[in-house]
Amino acid sequence: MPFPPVAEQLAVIRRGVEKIVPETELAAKLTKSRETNTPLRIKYGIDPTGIDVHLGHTVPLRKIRQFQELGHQAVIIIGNYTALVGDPSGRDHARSKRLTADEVEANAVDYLNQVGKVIDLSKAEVHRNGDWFGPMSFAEILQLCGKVTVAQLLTRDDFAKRFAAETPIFLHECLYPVMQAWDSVVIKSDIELGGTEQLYSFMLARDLQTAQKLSPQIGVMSPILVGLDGVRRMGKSLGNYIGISEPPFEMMKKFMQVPDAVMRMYFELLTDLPLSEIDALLAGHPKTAKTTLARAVIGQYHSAAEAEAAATRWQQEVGEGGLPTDIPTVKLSRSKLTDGKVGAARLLVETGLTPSTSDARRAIAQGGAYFGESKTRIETHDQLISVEAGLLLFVGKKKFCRLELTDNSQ
RNA sequence: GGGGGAAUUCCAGAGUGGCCAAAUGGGCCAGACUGUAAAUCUGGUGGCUCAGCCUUCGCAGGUUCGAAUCCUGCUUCCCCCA
Repeated sequence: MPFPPVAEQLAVIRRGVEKIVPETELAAKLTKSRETNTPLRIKYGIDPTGIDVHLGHTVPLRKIRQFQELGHQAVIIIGNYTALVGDPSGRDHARSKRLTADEVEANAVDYLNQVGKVIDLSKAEVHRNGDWFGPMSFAEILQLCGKVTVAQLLTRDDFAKRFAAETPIFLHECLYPVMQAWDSVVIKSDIELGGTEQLYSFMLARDLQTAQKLSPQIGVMSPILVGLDGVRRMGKSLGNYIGISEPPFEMMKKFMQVPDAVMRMYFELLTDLPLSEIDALLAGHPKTAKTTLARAVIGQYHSAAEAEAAATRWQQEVGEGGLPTDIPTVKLSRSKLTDGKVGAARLLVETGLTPSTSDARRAIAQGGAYFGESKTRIETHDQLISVEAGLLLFVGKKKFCRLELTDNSQ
């Protein structure tokens, strides 16, 4: 199985990558791999802490797939033991609940299911780092700890910051980067993928590998994908993500909300469109570029036809202000009506479109509530609405429902 | 072990006896404008039978005509010294 020329491989690898350290060694590794016809071992590790895989996660995953397509060996590490520590890099430091072994395993399976949409799992090695950390004796752990100094640990950015800020750093947290680095030794990685925040661990892995007389790995670091707000990293807790398991239309709506400024990043990191084509798109009307982006990405997780349908539907329902196609039905008892009518504010509450009467009044007062096929604006909170089966109600742009009348008194 | 500080409405953060449903900023919601992008402008952001009323300022009591504000106890968090 011949590998593509090194220059060609480098072009693929470099796309959308923020940093390669050390950059100079990469070509050498690729050359040697090609000469000896040996695939490089591409490591990627994750903690199975219950992940809804979103586009942010797909950035390094897509890079793995690219390596796979170049003929290299993907090695996925499920950090079932590192998960016991919890990533010290901050975001999740308050994670209080300890996952049980069963939960971790269930998460791992679920996770693999999801990443299978991006990488070719049939050609990837999957390891759990508990396989080698579990059987370690305390003596062996001490030996491992003897390879890293505290000063070394303190060069890690988040430890340094926490130390300076005098916030607690627990001893077991110090082991996190050490464990991650040791994974690289065990699986003999040539390249490790991850975000830029992984720099420290990647470098530590190089030290440990060198100490074990192994060829040190190269870190290929992706930039952090920003979320829908265009500022903060894409993440579940921030609610600014697009999940890869979401239905096409949901993804479409989210894509169209993305600020223009992040389109280039999304194109580069999330699609395979040639850079020249991306430039051309971005030079044109932003809306065209955005729909193209959305279709390209959605098509990776759903069929091209579904992506196309989602785009068309978006244009009709949102772009042109048409009626939504899937309007949820809400049951309303006739007993709530008087002479077939009911006050507007009451109606909005009964249908669950607004959580409280006060909220309903606000929505109406601000002109954000409408009813009927033609979206007639509701003028006052005590306006009586004639209710018939199938009546449409809207609050703002995102909340709407169709009424169904029932006879029971509930 | 000793000492000190803090807990306010989604978040941050004002407020130290009545003018407080509680400043300001962020977020979010609605409207205008648009490409449902950004920017901008306007209004809103506890509940209700809504020009009024009711329930909120860690928890439980107390003082007072009146408490987010004062007192007592409790809980939680943080810091400093050792």
